[in-house]
Amino acid sequence: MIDIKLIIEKPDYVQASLKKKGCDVDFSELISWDKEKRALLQSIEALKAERNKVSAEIPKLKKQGLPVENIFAEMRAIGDKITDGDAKINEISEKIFNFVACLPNMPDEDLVAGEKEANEVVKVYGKMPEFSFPVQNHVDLCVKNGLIDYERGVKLAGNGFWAYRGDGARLEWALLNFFISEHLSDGYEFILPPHQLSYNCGFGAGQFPKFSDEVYWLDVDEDRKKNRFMLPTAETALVNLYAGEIVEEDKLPFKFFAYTPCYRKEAGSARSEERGMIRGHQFNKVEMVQYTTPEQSDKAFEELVNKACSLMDKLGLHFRLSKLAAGDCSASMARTYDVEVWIPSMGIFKEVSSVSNARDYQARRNNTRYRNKETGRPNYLHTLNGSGLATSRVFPALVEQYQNADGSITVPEVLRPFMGGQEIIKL
RNA sequence: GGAAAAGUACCCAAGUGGCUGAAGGGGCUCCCCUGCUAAGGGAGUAGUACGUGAAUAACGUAGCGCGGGUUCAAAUCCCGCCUUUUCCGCCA
Repeated sequence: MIDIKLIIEKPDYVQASLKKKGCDVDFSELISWDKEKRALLQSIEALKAERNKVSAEIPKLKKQGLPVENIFAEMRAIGDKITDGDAKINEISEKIFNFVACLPNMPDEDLVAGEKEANEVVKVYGKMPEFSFPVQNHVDLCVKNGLIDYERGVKLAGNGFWAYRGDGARLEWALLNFFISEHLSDGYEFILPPHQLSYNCGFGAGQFPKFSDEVYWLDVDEDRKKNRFMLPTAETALVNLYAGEIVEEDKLPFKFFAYTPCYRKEAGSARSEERGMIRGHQFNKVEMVQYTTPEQSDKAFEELVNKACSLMDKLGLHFRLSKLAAGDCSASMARTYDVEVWIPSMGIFKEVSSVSNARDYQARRNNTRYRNKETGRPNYLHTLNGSGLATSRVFPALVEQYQNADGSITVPEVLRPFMGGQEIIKL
């Protein structure tokens, strides 16, 4: 949520900033609502003060045996005005809230405007793998080696689902274990959150109300606020852990990571991408989240980016780091760097990790604050998140980049301890 | 899923219509006394949000789980919801 005060004070500045994200807004209506609300608030609060004052007098007058009936009539009139005024204020407040709640976060100053094509490759890691034999794609490799059962996955749950089997399940689990062990040794706290979340979490993370059609809803109440949904990423859970609380500044930064499957509808995604594991309705991900003071947040962002890259590096994969243009960052985020892995069969880089700084956008939405040591007052903290990592893209990239001429797959060294020392996958 | 009870400040807890923004404890902070490992006395101790404002001054408003309602006036009465506890049911 953008600070409404900032919008009122510098509407042109906010407007220009959001425009970089491709979001055209006109604040003139919002500003007039706000003006109207303030004026109403002042007059109604004055009436309430009046009522409070008179109400305190009534018992005294009664004790003295003085008549109070005429005062009652007067107060009833004031009471009616207050009721009307409060109703009007609530109505305007709701309009203002709904308007502001739908605004995306403002991108950082240094981001360029534009969409995907304006993204900037920051660094390329590793060497592009070269093969002296015809490259097989990961679907064929996985099927031939019995790693993934696509057909039976679809039989169980429909298109967009698959089942890991045998060495495939082991490899998937090894990846997750590798990520987990790395985060543990970096001092991050391991969280296993609920996979079903209530509406507020989606709102706090910034996914609702705009993107509430992209998740799976569980209950059937027509009011979504009463229903739960399957989390589309652990970020949605982690970022709401301290909603409504005020934490001590000394305790920050919080460093968390979680493993959860991620459930997404992925409606309208490109057909070609649905082949294999590039885009499914359920995939495994280890997610990192930090809570920081505003001062710590840039350093934390760098740390998360480095961690994501380091995982990829240790796996020995060819990948690159991209700084996203404003329009390619998701709604809640002020800045995002993507880690993208090379998929030989597709000849392109695909996202395996998205590291983002939400600044105080999410904290404002879910009211997460820290007590500023200097001023003693609560301030909104910053939330950052990054995949560390999503296996659904790493797995196919790994299988393709580590394939051998005979169709077998070499297990990257760092994963071997998590696979009982196994060095190669073949039938 | 069904039934009952409860939700008051950092914690415990009193409070069924009006000097109660909230008694009394505990804890914590400060001061005093006592000379010894502990006790006594006194004072202080809602945070927060919003509005006016240069202000982290002052004033006002809201705030006793949340949201409504009744009333001149609600922690207190009424309705709905949420959460917790206990009991029952179900069960990997």
